Amino acid sequence: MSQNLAAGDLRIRRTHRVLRAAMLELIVEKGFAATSVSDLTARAMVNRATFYRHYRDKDDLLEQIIANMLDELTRSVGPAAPHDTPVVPLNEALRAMRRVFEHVAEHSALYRALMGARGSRAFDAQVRAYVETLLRQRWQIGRRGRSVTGIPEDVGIAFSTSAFLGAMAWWLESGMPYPPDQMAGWLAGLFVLGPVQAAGWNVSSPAGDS
Amino acid sequence: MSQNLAAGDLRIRRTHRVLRAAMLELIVEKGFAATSVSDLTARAMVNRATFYRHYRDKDDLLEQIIANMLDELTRSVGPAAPHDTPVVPLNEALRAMRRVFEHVAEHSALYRALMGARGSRAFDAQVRAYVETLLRQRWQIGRRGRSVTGIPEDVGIAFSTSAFLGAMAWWLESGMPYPPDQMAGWLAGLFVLGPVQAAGWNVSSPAGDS
DNA sequence: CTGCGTATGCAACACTGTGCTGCATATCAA
DNA sequence: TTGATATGCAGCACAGTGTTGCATACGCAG
Repeated sequence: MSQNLAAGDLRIRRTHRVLRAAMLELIVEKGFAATSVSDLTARAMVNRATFYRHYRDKDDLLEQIIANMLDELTRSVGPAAPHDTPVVPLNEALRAMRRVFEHVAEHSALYRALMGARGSRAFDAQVRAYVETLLRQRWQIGRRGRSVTGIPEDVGIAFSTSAFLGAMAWWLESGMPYPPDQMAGWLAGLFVLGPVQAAGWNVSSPAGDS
Repeated sequence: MSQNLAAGDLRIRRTHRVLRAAMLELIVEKGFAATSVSDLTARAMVNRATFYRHYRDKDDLLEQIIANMLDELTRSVGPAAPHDTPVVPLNEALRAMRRVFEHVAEHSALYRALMGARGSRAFDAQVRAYVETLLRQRWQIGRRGRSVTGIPEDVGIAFSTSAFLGAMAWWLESGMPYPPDQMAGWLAGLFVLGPVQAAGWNVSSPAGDS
């Protein structure tokens, strides 16, 4: 309540700043689940009561951190297809993926900590919702009509969202062994050709016999 | 230690049974994170000290439940390609996917609770590792050589594993609106054709210009 | 620069949950 | 039936949570 009305107060901004920094540090060091409010306030050199005057609990704090992160990412990626010709939205999609990978690379320590085994489920949900939004926008643009195979859009979206995030999580946990451009290009190939063809399988019976 | 030597004791088996049942109930009711050891022992009508004589903590108990679940699933799916001809492993892969969906449908309440927002990260990791194993076996069988696009196998595996699990999670949280056969068939289509072609996109420039 | 408003620090409180313990008892297996 | 042992019970110290009242320091508008 009160912190919304006087959000410009230097003391409040300072408290927010040190608490967020402490959260990021501790997530990297010991994981989100193992981090307590006492840890946070000790690291931030802030009284524990002060924490509760600003956040409901540690999940609340993390939620706000993530929201800020995704706002920044949104500004970096930009709108879906501002002035691209509608016949080749794949180039724009490729560019958007590259932006995402570059953004993640800039905050790799945090993303690795939050997406790994010691991360947070709330983080997963928020990032997933964001990526799903990106995909859904481009899905609508690129379609030419009904799906040939009759696959519902929701299934394709869920499939693609998780596929993208899964590849990104692997990339992070593997120490980002390839540049963002290459990862984005590979993912574009996987999306267009499908993992089976992209990997060079022997596709003799396309399994459409059900 | 001791529970391994005398695992046939009726008292031990009973304790294990009621604690597992309590865990499943409470996960469905209030989620894994919100479930305490005290909740578990109260629901199971077992002394709290008894719990610690069998399990390190609640994660330990969940881990064993999941391991049993995946053992059952492994028996249901069977080996990768026992007597299938190597040119058409896609049929076997389709069958394996159908088996997985059927198994999940049988334990849908548990899987929904564990894969949803209130689930457990340890569960995710174990299931992911299992699905990754299934995929890797079939990956090696179906390949005819180097990937055409140069995509590393790990990227394709991470992509496909998450894609599969993401579609399955959507299916569960949507109340399983389609039968397992259909989901497996659609997923096969997404894997072979790729989500872009499967959804009926306008593929004029295949984004291979990077 | 001066006061007003308020964010913070401090100390304390009740509460929940965690691991662990020793001992008596009930139950199982031989 | 008898020995082995799993369980129940009561209790312990400890960590963390969420909240409160009061004094103080700080930021901001005038």
